[in-house]
Amino acid sequence: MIDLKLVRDDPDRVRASQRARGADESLVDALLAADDARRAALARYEALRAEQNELNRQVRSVSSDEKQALIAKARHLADEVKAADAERAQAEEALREAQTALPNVVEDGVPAGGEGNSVVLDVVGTPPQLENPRDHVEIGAALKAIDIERGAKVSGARFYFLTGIGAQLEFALVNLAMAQATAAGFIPVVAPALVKPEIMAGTGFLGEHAAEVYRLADDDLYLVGTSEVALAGYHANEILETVPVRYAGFSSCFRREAGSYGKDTRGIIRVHWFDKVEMFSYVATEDAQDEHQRLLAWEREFMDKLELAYRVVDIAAGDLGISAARKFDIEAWFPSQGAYRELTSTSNCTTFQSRRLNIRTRTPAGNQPVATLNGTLCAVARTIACLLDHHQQPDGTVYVPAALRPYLGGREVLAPA
RNA sequence: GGAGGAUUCGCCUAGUGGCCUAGGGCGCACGAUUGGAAAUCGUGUUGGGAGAGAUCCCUCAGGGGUUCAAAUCCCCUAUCCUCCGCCA
Repeated sequence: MIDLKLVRDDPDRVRASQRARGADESLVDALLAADDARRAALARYEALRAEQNELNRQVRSVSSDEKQALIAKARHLADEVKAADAERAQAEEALREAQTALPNVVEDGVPAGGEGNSVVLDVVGTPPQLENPRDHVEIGAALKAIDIERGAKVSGARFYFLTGIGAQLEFALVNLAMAQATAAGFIPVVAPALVKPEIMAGTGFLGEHAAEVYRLADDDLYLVGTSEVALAGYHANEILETVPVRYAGFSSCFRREAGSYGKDTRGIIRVHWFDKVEMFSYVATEDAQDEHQRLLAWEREFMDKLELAYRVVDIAAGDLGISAARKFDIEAWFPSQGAYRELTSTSNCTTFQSRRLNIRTRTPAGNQPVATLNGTLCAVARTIACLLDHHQQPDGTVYVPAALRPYLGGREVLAPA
């Protein structure tokens, strides 16, 4: 939910943000009009209520003769109050709609425009030079690490089994990620993968991404696409005594991938289900941009541990989700594709989520909404795909990065049995 | 899934239609007392919104209803507890 005060104080900045996103500027004026209407309706209601409260106070203290006359008067006033209350409720609903129609205001410096306008901020490492590289599907099959055929047999397209060294790789990556996060002060969390509608809506995933989300209609629950959802909901309706608070959440993630037909159909790069370790921070608003840089730094640290060549991308405004004010992706090199592909993503959602979820912290200026930020530490399936692809050797084995070895029984290479 | 019970301020609790503009205790904050502290005493202490301010409105799990008037009566929902059933 957008900061109403910001829209009132600086509507031009919000209009500029809408322009950068390629979104509708007139929504800003619609919101201002809705807010004016709400304020007027609220003032009318409050005045009538004050009058009614005063009248009822009199009824209490007056003798029975006068009482009947007062009650008759109060009865009339009660009808007016009821009507004013209905108008107020309607105006508030209209405001809420106008307010949720607007996406977050983008941060200064975000490239304007769509997907093609994103800016590469940094390129790290040297992509390995390989002749006729195999992709992770071939390598995974040879290592008996990824079983895509049986995944399809059991669950359908875009499902997989991790077996043998593949399953061990998952636990190794999760443990490495959790160890790094814990050392950095994150509280490790295992989070539920099913959440209530209001939590899903509060994190902004029921707007434009609604088609991406699995819903259990019988139980009115949603399967999360990221543990960001549960970690944001964790402190819903709470006042945090101290910030920053940082969580590293592990959960399964589920995505319908509607509208991605034909994209990454091969392998486990784009799947309906995967496990992920996600960083999530609650910070003071003035600290949000710094925290965003810290999250990015921790993501880079993890990439470095995996000894991957990657680049950092500043995502253009039109490609941001509605909750994000800014987003940085890390794309790692996939030799078989000859391309960088997204492995992690970190977003600064400022107070967009915390307003809807009612998460605040104490400040000298009173209780204020906190900023929330999230960042992928390790999306397991895609990371395994990248590791196999990136670290394949000409002899058919796969090199194990040094940082991962302690979690794989000291193994330095993965070789077919 | 079935049957009961519960939900009031950070915590514990009082409260069966108007004296609740929610009382008390604990905790917390500030002050007095003290050489300093404990103890004691006093004051303050749910949260949100509007306003320069005095104030005003909303808030007794959430939503709806009855009434001139609801923490209190009625309906629905959520959560927790106990028992039964099922179960890793």
